[in-house]
Amino acid sequence: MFFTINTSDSLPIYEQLVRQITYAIAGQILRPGQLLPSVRQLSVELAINPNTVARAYQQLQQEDILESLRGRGLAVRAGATENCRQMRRELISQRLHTALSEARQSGLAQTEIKNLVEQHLQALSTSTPPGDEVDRGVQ
Amino acid sequence: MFFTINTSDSLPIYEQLVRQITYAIAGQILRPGQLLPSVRQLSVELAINPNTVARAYQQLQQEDILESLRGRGLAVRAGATENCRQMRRELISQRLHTALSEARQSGLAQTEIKNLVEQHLQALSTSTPPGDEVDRGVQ
Amino acid sequence: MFFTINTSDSLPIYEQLVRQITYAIAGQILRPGQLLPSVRQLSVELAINPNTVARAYQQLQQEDILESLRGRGLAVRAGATENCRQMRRELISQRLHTALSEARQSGLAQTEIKNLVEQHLQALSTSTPPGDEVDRGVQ
Amino acid sequence: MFFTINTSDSLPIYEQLVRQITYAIAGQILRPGQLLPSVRQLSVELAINPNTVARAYQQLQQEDILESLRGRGLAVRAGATENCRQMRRELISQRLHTALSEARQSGLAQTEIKNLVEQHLQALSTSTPPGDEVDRGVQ
DNA sequence: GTGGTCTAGACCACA
DNA sequence: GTGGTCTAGACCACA
Repeated sequence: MFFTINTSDSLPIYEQLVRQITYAIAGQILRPGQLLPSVRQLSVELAINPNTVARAYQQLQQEDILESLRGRGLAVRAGATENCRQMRRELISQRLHTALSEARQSGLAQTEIKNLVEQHLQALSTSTPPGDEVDRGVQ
Repeated sequence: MFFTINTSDSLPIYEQLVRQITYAIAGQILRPGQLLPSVRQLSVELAINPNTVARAYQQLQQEDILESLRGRGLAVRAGATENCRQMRRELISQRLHTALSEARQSGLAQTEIKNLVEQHLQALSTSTPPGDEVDRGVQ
Repeated sequence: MFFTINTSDSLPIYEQLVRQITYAIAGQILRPGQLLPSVRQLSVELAINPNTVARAYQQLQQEDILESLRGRGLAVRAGATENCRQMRRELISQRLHTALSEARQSGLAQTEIKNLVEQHLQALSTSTPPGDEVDRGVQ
Repeated sequence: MFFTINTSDSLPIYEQLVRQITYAIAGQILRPGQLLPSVRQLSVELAINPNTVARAYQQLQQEDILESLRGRGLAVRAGATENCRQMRRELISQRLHTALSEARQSGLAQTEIKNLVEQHLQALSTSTPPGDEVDRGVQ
């Protein structure tokens, strides 16, 4: 599958997985009804412990994103696409808010902040295509 | 003092302190030579563990931002202002990078991202003045 | 046949089948000597795995409810009706005990518990006729 | 503390803990602001693995019942009492619904059902006081 | 001291 | 084959 784990990210592995799956559903790379890779399979692929995958899957179940088909595996739930889109929007928005608020609170000049944003947006639209690995660390 | 701790922020408290002190020096609210409040005093003021304050101070010493004046306490070092400005720029830039990269990697449409940024920048320039409490959580 | 499987019920599917067959025999909807649908047929009808049907049948054989008629299939045993009535009484009783015990143990006021019971008994006697789908989940 | 684990219960241990803590908060045996026993301590007391306790605590955090006080432990959240009361009512109600629905669906005569309920309610009000161990098994 | 994450591995129920 | 639970134990950040 198309997930990438970044061990040096401060986000726990299971959280990284949760997010990436959420984004995949939001972007209809994973669609309702579709089965996810099995816990064992994905753990081998990503070279992480099965429990860690299971924890991510478990959290997505609690959020009504995935449902368990007994004996068969875990599937994307019916209403999940819209759910995930909303979650995606919130997660992104929250991060932006955090970053921009701190920028402001730091006393950095407005023009400086705008420059930085422009600069990063530039880099964004020209450089790596979506899906490529990026540094998502927060520390 | 003028620091505000947000316990529900996912950033560790000592890290919040480190940042706020850095920003205060960058913004010349704290100037070279100026003494910081004692560990004890600040811990009481902020209602946090003295160890936590000590840890923040320690880190700032290691970064050559603060220096120990024997028997008198900790003071802002001579060259600190410029140092802190640079650190501030880097910290802010890093957060923006993180937020914008994840936005892109999530598959959210470019226009959507720009809208969100505009929206938050708007809110920034019109609303609360710097120094007010803001949500700085990353999780 | 007249069995209904609820995939989102926490009771295993084979157990749902065992119960429903037991109840059907207790209620003389299935009578001694009568043949049950073949594993294959029932699994198709209910859209479940043949192994699951087989497991239910197997359990009922072990409990002397069903017997194998060589080459013809599985039939309700001679004394089964009475057996099933007793099992039914026990199963129901056990559930009630579980539910009421937990209600008590939870610290919910006795009056509250009685109210809830009355409420549900009310709904029972006025609403849907037996055999309609109901939520039988325990979790 | 006052929690009891029943290993032969079909409910997973961590779920038993979640429920008992919920009930304790609903009954104001645990009050907002109060610290829970530490993961390690409770795991020793109940002779279960720390991870199992942690899992229960974690779930209660996700449900906004508990909050983490960094470095100090987990405390009952402000609004938790009302939350837990509602959850308690729902859990109990759901079980009763399940039990009574199945009773009806089984074809058992209404009078029989009422007798059973009366019988169990009797036993309830005369026998063990609340808090005593009871069999909560569902299988 | 506190909780949080992760690994390794066993065992079980279910289909 | 599938996921779910539990144990044992290591390691880390935080206060």
